[in-house]
Amino acid sequence: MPDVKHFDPDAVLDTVVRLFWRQGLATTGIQDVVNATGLNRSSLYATFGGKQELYRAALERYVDSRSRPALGKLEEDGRGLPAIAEFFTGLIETRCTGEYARWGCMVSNAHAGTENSDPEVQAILDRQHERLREALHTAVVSAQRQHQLADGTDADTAADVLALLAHGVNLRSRAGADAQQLHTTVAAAIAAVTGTTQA
Amino acid sequence: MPDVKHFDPDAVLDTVVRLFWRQGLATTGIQDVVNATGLNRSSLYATFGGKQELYRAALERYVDSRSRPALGKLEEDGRGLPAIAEFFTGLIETRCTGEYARWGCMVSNAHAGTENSDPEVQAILDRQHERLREALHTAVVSAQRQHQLADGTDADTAADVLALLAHGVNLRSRAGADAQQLHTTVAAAIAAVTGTTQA
DNA sequence: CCTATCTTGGAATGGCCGTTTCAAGATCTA
DNA sequence: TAGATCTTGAAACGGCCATTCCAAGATAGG
Repeated sequence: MPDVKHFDPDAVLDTVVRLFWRQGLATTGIQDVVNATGLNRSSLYATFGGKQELYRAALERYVDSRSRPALGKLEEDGRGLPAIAEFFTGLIETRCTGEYARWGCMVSNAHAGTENSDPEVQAILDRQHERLREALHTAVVSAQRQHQLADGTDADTAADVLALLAHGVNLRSRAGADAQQLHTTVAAAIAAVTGTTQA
Repeated sequence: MPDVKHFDPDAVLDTVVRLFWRQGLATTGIQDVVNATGLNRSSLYATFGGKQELYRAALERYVDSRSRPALGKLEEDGRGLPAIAEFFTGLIETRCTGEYARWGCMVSNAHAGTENSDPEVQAILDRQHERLREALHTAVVSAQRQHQLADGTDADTAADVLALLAHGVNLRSRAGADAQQLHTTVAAAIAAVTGTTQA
């Protein structure tokens, strides 16, 4: 007998993601959310709870709809080195051009802000960093099996280095770093960390 | 004939740095500054101007009193590889232990937040990133001159990679990353990027 | 000591914050 | 169609925001 929602919560969450991604938690007001979604305050609070819970939901949706697909692609791409290179190429393009240029990564941004004072957010950040490491690890091992790596390369530390590098890319891209230079730097890093020589 | 200030602006600024460093711009209120410094609102505004100008002053002081000394030490340390290793060791210790543990780097934090929407802040961030690259570049060249590097290592890209890596360290340390693991990862990265083999 | 000049304390400013409340509207079952 | 149940709109809440104002206090030159 009840009434039914007059909107699609997931679509709304996509809009909210964009707000928090670009502006962060503290700088984004509920009024901004109301303006951007067209929703009413009542509907917002009834559906998502308060601001903090809304941010958590948005962060989780960002991870699910943006980060994880990219990591999944990397993990299932068995080509080894080319897969890693392509992952970073796509990352840099996303960070530097198009709609999301200079937005950085919502996860990286959350690392640096006050967002991570919420233990639940902190847990999401750690989990996602772990996923990033695992995906890179899988790709490095894949490269290793195809003898694309120098002997003695440790897959674990190589993945760790590349994961930290990704955070660096995310950070600097938000400050408007030059895409071409990022490409060059990342290519050199991949070559170095895998013990291969650069083109 | 005028009255004179009843406090030391630089000492006050040091306290303000700690606030903005840990909490960021948006999350830190003027009231927090008043509480932490013991200063009055009037004195604050008369001395530093508004909140934004206070943040800028604090960021510049952070750079001058914390970042630049470390970079200067790196730049003047002519030992090459050991200098680079020591720089990162000190960085990780600062980020993970003691008073500033889990505070990250105020410059890295500003990258990811809304702080960088101020063009003047943005300029400070770019300048400081450039300084980081230059200092690392100097150290890499120094290593090169002492034949500590593999032939064909490009000093420019090596420095770029290490600079991005430093940002990654700063970011992850704020999320409570394990110091030991960071040390291991960084050591591997230095070894890789310089073409040397790891211990 | 007097007074011009700056500093200081503390209250007051308007505005925006996240959140709540509640009546009016919409929906689906029976 | 009657009515129970949820959603929606709009106003209102207390509280905190950055900032300003002004009277009272402190200083140093004349």
